[in-house]
Amino acid sequence: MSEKDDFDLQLFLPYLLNQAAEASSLAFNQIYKNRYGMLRTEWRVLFHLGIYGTLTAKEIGARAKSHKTKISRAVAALEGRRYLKRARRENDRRVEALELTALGTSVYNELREEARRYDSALSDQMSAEERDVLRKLLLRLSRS
Amino acid sequence: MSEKDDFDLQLFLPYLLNQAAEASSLAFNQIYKNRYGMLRTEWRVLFHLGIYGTLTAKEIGARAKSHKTKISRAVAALEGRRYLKRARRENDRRVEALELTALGTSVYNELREEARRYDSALSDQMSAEERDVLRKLLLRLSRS
DNA sequence: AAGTATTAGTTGATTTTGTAACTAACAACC
DNA sequence: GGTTGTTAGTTACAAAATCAACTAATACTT
Repeated sequence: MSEKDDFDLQLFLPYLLNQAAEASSLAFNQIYKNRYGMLRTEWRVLFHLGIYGTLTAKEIGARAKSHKTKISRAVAALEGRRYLKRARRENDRRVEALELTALGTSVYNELREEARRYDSALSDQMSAEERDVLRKLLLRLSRS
Repeated sequence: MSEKDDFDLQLFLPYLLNQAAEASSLAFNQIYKNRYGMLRTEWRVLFHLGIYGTLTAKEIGARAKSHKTKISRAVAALEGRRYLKRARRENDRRVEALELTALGTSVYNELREEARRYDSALSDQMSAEERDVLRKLLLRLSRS
């Protein structure tokens, strides 16, 4: 590729991680977007509630490392679609406990199965040990 | 963390990759953003030109897997900052050859050193073998 | 108990991205 | 050689993300 400089952008971790992240989530994006009209933050909120049951907006934001305005708008969108319901905490009325409705739960269950299939397809591209190393390192990088 | 569901979002590759990509590029983003007022696509274009010398907008888009409108705007911004110059190809006047100016090159050189340091700091979090496995798998995922 | 500070969440303005329609230059076909 | 199709790049408009200012509720402080 006739480089005039020996820096290898393809191996620069922040760039490489972004490329891999984008490429490997493209097809999954299409599923929640085209099939359910959801945005990225919306499926993340849906998944957090599906997995953990009940959370506040703040807790979701902390876990997903997303800004509260993004969460707020995603929650409003999911509520509009009747995927979740809010309940003010009586002991602290600033806080609202978020929980999936039956409809939201069924959508979550469908998407979770898609996610499982999708993840398997990606994992099939590597050996079990490679997959473990990859996950371990990605977790480490996520925390740093 | 009292899950009511056994799906592990933290291990779902598209999510994990995104979290790792975001976390591990955060501090580098600050450098090109705060120090040079550049956007993500802008430093990518700068790096491509720094590494390969002369490219067209289309070639950069293909390499970086970015849409042509993003490239077009990044090129206009870099040109406005006098980091690059354009030259119409005489044999095909639709195409413009892009090349860094002396100023652009010096900014590239500085940022490349930052990138090297930054990448080393990230790589120091893992063994040499782990780093190689990580890069290999990320490259594989980028292409799929 | 009043005043100040903090916290959870929302809203509005600005910036950035994505999508689609466009211009200009070239290619191919009849 | 004129019509049709394609390609490189730009522009205009819509969707989304970011940032700052805001409301409402609670906590601290004196």
